[in-house]
Amino acid sequence: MGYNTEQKNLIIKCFETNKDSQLGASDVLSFLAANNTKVGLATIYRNLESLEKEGKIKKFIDVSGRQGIWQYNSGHCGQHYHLKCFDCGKVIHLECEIVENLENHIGKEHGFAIDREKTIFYGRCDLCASKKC
Amino acid sequence: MGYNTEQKNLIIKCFETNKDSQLGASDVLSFLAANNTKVGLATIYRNLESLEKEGKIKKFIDVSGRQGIWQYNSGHCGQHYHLKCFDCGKVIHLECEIVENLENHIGKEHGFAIDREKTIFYGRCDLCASKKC
DNA sequence: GTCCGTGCAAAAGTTTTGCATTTAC
DNA sequence: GTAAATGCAAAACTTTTGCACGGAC
Repeated sequence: MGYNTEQKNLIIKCFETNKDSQLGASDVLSFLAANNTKVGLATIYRNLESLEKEGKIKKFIDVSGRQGIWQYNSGHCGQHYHLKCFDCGKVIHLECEIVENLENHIGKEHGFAIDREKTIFYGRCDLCASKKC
Repeated sequence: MGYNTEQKNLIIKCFETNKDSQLGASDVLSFLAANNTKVGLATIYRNLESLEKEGKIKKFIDVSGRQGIWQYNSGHCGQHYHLKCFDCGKVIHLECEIVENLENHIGKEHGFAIDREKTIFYGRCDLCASKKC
């Protein structure tokens, strides 16, 4: 588990405070700066990696493909899917039995085992959709 | 649609010849080099962008999250989902009515409009799953 | 005191941009 | 002839790495 350093704790707190957001390394830096603290970017990346290994946070693939994003792992997020809104960035946790059917069907009929952890549904939430019109 | 340049045609041909592969910009460069042709990387990126807008190719996100990859668009890909295998990189085109149910349900019950074009299911195909065990 | 973690700067890799030149029409 | 596309080099961005220093235990 490694040492218990101040920097590591600051980064963990950052994710705990933003449980519903997906943060890139630079987002963590900004959050820390807003709280008048600073951790080097290299250290942030090194901690993101070890926190992911410890299971405290989870890495996603951002739609832009240009940066990694991580999110606090509430422990049951492996059991459902995430819906991410293009416009506001909000992440909806989809806890619904319909996904079981989907996975079973795709597993049996299409020969593919979906990884819930890594799959994100992209789209637009009702709130943002109504704003647009 | 822009001008009809030799460079653009070379790039299109590259994707037509590799219909089932996902190519990064540097892969395109290599392919062209193997055919004794050369197009500048900047031009490749500019063409990838315009070809994507024209709908000739489709952009994916590499599993590593570190580079963009594009694939020849067979023309109906906007209508279904893509399942991408972590191990071999293969993309399965999911043409199945189950997705209609899924979208309707998530739209009505969870207030979220999924964008099929941008959503990729990550996981493992049966072939790779069997290799692992 | 010994390791591990950190910070800084440099490097690496992908993608974008500025600008002069060439090409398509 | 005009507007757009290209090539090159430089810049931008994210992420990784090397190395000396400082902190955890």
